Amino acid sequence: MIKITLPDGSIKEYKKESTPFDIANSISEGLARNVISAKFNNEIVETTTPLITDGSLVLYTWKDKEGKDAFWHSSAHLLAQSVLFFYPKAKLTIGPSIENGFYYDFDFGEETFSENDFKKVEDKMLEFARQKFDFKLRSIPKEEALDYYKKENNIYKVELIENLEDGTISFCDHSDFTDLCRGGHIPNTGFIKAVKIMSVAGAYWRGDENNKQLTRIYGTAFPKQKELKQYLALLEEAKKRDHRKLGKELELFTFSQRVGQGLPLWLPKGAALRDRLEGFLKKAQKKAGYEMVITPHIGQKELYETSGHYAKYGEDSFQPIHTPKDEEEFLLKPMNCPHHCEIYNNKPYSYKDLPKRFAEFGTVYRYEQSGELHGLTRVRGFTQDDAHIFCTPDQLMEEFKDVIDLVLYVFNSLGFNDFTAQISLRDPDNKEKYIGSDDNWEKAENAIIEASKEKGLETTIEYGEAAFYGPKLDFMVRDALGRSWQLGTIQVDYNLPERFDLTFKGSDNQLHRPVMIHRAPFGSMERFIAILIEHTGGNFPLWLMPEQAILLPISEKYEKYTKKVLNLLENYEIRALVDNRNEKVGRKIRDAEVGKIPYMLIIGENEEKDNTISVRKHGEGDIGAFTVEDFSKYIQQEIDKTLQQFNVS
RNA sequence: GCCGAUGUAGCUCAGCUGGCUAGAGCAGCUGAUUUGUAAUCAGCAGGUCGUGGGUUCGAGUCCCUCCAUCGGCUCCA
Repeated sequence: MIKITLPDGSIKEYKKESTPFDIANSISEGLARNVISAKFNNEIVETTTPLITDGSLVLYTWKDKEGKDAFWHSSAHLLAQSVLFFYPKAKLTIGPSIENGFYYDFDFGEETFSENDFKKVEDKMLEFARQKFDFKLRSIPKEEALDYYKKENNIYKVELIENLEDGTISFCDHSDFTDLCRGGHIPNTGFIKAVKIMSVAGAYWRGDENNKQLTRIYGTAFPKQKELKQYLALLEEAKKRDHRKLGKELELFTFSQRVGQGLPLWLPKGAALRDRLEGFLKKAQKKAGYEMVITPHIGQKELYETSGHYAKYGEDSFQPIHTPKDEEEFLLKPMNCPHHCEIYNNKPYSYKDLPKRFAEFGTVYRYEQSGELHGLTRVRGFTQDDAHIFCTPDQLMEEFKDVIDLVLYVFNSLGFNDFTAQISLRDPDNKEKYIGSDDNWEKAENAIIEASKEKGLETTIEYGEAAFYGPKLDFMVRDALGRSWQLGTIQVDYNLPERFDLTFKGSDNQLHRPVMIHRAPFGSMERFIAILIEHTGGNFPLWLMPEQAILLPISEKYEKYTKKVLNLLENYEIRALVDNRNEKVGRKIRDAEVGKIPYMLIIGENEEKDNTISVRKHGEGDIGAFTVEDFSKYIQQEIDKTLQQFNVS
């Protein structure tokens, strides 16, 4: 007999070689029907794995993340089986579960796989699924596994197996299909009732662009047809919030082929919104002791050679600008830091002067690869809400924590509660990618880890995500479709101060090296606004709205009174416009609703008589008659609800 | 940059296997209507079918080049 501990703490005895399925069955028939994966002593096992020792067991169903992983990973096997049915020469590589489904990477050789081929593979998957093939795991010696794939001429699997230790090689079989696999499957293919191939894309073997590009097929699967439908409907809804679509509809920004790809053109409404965001941050930064600076859009090539940016990115940047003077070369500014270093160098500082905090909404230009461009989230010209803090090593912690406060204030004010604070460190196996001494890196990395901890930030650590000059604390936020983007960033840098020979005079009358913090709470105006659009669906906080209210006179007769109201609103600093068109009020309301204008102010005979306005709130309807003064108070209250003041501790 | 897909009017889209002067709705303009909480009616105008080349008696439709966009990969100072 073996003793099994269940998640509720209860311990039960079972016959040796009982499977997780048997144990589920002993608990309830319903559970046995639904159990699709299990974890034994913290390792994922099959529901059919015989348990031979005491241990703790967790059973998973579709409702659990682990259950979904097993479900989608098994679906990847099913996909591979179906692809092989049509493309017997395709070579299998890897096929993991991902956030909302799974993918499988194939080497199709000479053949191509495109959207036209989705349907037949989906149908075949369902056909196989219905036959309820059991997933069976078996372990084999490494040699045997290598032989098998060498015979198949599958260099990918051979490479994978060569990196595995003998004794850990297992295969998973179902039907006549077999695949190298460490396990974690549902009991049989019959659980899969709905499948959908989402897309096909190129993907480099092992994520290295020097390797061969494989064909990655993305899919998803569900235990019920209805759930697939719901998922697809959800995706459709999310697409309606796409900032590229809303940006066009709300006339916030546009692109022009003639201007150039990745170079956004801000339309009046978008510019107004962006200006307001800038003002919001400037106000907070002023309180936090920042000073605004302004630097040019170009700088001599030598400037970036000094910073090390040229050596790292020069080849892949907009190329140097030449002048009538021979050998004179300027670069379009790809970042603001070197300029700010030179601002620091303008005069000598005493330790008493520090920290210095130089802020600039600095527009920079980076030649991003064409395939990388994406709406406003990845562009070639963008404006960073940049600042560089130059401080003594002793001040670093306090300064860093203050910046965290500022970033959190910005995020909270705009309703970004769902973010990941990611500590981006060096790739420990690839240190030559970075500049500066190990000692400096260690200090910088520890400072970030320590400050985040003291602030109680919940963080994740990513190796290899640091900037080449220093580690970062990045604030990651998802877009409508769940893609993760870096917005706010705070970076500790011991290296640029050295390269630019920045100094301050200490109390010991000696020159010392300041530490530099790079930081941008928004990240870039472009990307931040893109994500803001997707999060709000275009219904921005009232204080940001390009237009807060629209006056809808019922007919021309009320033109005079409308003008009077508009003047009053202007006095109260409410941004309003008038819909003067010769249309019925129903039409004007519809257009204003579609245009996402927060308040519609209807003006007719009654309002003129009572000296009021009838207020209709976007998405809610009529909220009654107000005097303009009361309405302005109402608006102010709305704004105060979402916009707190920034207070320096 | 790489893999796959897409590109028709300001916007959203139709145009089947190549065959009359390329269509619709919305937006725009003109006129009528003077209107009370999500689309008043009528008329008019608007397109080098992304670009350049090719195949063909004939190309929006087939082939190639380039450009741009979309989904990924790689990259992201």
